Amino acid sequence: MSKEDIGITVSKEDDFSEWYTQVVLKAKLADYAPVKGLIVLRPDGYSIWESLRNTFDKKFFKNGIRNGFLPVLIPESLLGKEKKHFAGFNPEVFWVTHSGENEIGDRLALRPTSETLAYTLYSKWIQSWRDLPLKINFWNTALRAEIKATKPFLRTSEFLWQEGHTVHATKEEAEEEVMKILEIYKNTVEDELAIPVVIGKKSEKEKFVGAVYTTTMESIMPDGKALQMGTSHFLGQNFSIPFEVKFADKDNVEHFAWQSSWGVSWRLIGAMIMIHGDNKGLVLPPKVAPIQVVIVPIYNSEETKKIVIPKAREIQEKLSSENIRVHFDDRDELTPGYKFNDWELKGVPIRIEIGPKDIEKQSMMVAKRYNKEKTSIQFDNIKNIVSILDEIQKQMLESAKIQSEKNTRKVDSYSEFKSKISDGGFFNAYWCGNQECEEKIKEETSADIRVIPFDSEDTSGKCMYCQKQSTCKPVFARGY
RNA sequence: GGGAUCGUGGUCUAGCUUGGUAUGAUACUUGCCUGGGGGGCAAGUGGUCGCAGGUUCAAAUCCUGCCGGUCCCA
Repeated sequence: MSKEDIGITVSKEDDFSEWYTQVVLKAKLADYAPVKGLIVLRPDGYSIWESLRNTFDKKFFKNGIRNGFLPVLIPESLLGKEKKHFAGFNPEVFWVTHSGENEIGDRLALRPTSETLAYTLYSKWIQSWRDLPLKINFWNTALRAEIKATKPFLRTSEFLWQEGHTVHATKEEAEEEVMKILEIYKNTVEDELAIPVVIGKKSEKEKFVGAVYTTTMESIMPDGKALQMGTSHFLGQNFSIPFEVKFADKDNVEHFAWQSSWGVSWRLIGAMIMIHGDNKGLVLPPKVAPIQVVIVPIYNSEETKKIVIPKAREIQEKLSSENIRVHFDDRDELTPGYKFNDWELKGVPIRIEIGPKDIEKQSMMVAKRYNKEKTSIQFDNIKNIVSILDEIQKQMLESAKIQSEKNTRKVDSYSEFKSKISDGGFFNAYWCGNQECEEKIKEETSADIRVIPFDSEDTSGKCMYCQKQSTCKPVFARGY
């Protein structure tokens, strides 16, 4: 193996797909499981998920949401209670048909999503207006048999996610919840993962099967394809009626409740890899990085080693006391050069080099992963590392925003759209609101309506497909 | 759903056409030298050739089925 064959061997620009897979595997985030479409998370990958989970949990809790646990098996009779919902999920359900040697009469689904199971329970738990609102979130996995080619984090037959299920006395309150959650999703993804998103509604065609409407956040990836980053659904009474989730109101009249459900998955990790990674490998935003700062000591003799190591340990202690997640790479058998490349592949936001030359000057070299800048910082100014990490986090979001804007275009005519769609990107274009046009566009260009941004109701234009008066201006794109 | 392609020590790979004890690099272990961008020398460990059948005196190699990966098209 030559030097060029170590690390990532293709460039992000030339072969995006291969680049992505290599980053996932070589940065040791995940590996393939022995079953088609399933992956295994390794600690560096799982840490990112844990970090996101902690952030979401804090925000959910503030919003009065608590966590629960649901089992993975759902009887077919339950899953089929809401007909559209069932029809939508049925093609990709894994079925458990046997327990040991015995065939199971009412076969069991490995949950593709838990609405039906949760609401069966909810109907038992809710009787009075005093029981509302009921807001529970579940951290678990969902299983959907993928026919399409799978890709770690982006499309797998089992994925980690959270699914929240809330029940409210009024329509207004449920809709408010849908929006609150979408807001939490948006600010978490932007603040933690440094990924800009566009929020809005899904079209009727693209909404969650069984929902009244679906709100979504969408991002554009560097290869020009759109990725759905999370959805928050207003379920209305579509589930509360078949599942009899009802309550006696203050006037002692029984009402069906109003519901919301919402989820984000480890897809967010995939998006983070694609958006920020480069030809050296992963680039982690500081807030979710399992290791934020790595210290690489440099020495060329036993004597210098004796000076360098204690100083490096001291720096480690100081950073640690500033609540920075710091790692001291004391592997003696590897050269500094090897370590630099290794930590760059893993995406650690800041690398500190400390060697004899630095100690003479009472300083250390600080290298930023995301822009490869190297600066010397005095030992006395070590607390600056905290603000440098903040700075990196902000700048990563800024540059992601610039990328995203570059990938967003306005088009006036369908011919213009057709000629540009293969370049990828988000396209803002007028639409009449008619599903036929939406389907034709999908058929002819394989692009669909990713999101209809809020406040994009717009009757000032003409549908790019049929030329009738527009109702809104959605974002069209080819998606993952 | 349709098509193409791949699977050989941890990783990458030669060998396969024309069947005969599996090649090289890297990684790993030990020792010495090294050390500011993927170090050097020496010795050593490590392989059910994806799985299961079949053909054959003999299969990594030929045949069939399955499993898994990747890409393209719908």
